[in-house]
Amino acid sequence: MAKESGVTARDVSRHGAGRLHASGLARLKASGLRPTRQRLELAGLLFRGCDRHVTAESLHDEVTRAGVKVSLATVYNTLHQFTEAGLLRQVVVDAGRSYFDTNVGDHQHFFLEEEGYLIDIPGETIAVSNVPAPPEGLAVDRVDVVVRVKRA
Amino acid sequence: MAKESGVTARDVSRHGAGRLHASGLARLKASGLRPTRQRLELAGLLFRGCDRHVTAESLHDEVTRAGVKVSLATVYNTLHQFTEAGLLRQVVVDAGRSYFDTNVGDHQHFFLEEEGYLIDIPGETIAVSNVPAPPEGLAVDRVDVVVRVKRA
DNA sequence: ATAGCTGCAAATGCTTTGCAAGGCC
DNA sequence: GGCCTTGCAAAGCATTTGCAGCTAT
Repeated sequence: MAKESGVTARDVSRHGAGRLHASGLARLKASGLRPTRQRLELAGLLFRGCDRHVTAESLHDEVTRAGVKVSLATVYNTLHQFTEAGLLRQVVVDAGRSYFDTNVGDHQHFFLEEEGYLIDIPGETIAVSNVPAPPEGLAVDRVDVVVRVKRA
Repeated sequence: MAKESGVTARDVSRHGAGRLHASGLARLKASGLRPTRQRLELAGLLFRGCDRHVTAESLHDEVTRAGVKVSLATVYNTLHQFTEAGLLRQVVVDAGRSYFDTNVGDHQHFFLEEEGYLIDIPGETIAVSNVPAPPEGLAVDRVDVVVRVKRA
């Protein structure tokens, strides 16, 4: 029950504490992405200090509610650019809806299907053993674990 | 390299051997689904004896090539009905594309992203350990493992 | 015969491109 | 100032409903 607060704590320490608004700018520059107004705004929302799981739509709602005008398409483009730059990780849990995770480290997820809600599981926690060798000519790229949970 | 043929063998034994065209009818009746021409045709293609991974589009292509006229929407509907009836399992590996698996037993998957190709991993093979307790009020429903592989 | 379910056309909603405007060097 | 880039409108694609028709009883 106190387990998931451990996840959060881990990530706060990984990002450093507090408001890292500058971090958005730094991240963009380091990635060779131009620090446009929209990107800075989105980065500011995403990398505020703790891990976040967003969909294009949820992030668009958020940035709109913050009073900034950004089109949904731009949010999509930006999310993909951030992902390509290694700032985000795309999480596939639901066909027909893309989730993006600000925690790009090795970890897995709980997924509450009914509400479309993700919770991190630290990478060191879960262990997947006895993964068979992939068929000839193929190499393992990544192992994704999704623990689907329901309201009890 | 011979590993995946093991998977197939497992399923042949689970389904019984040879052409089980009748199996489609039996499955439909057991599920309370009316044995319509389209359903029988699709069931015939799906439950021929070995495990299959299909998308709505691939199955539609297949049934069309077989000379049967079925609309893509019907294929979607049928796949979902079969899934609800427990005859199929939906596999989420790719945002924006749904895969369906005729193997409804406990198992996991290799996924070759570049080609959209799935390979079964028997359930007894892989072990996931140390899954933390889900947050309060939630219960684990299923643990999905996707081993993403690439051409070496 | 008929009651209900099925199957498809049209619609829906998420996501991706084409082009005009904008920003950095 | 120039060139590449961005940001959004409009289009694209997989998927889902509403109604006419058919099927098993």
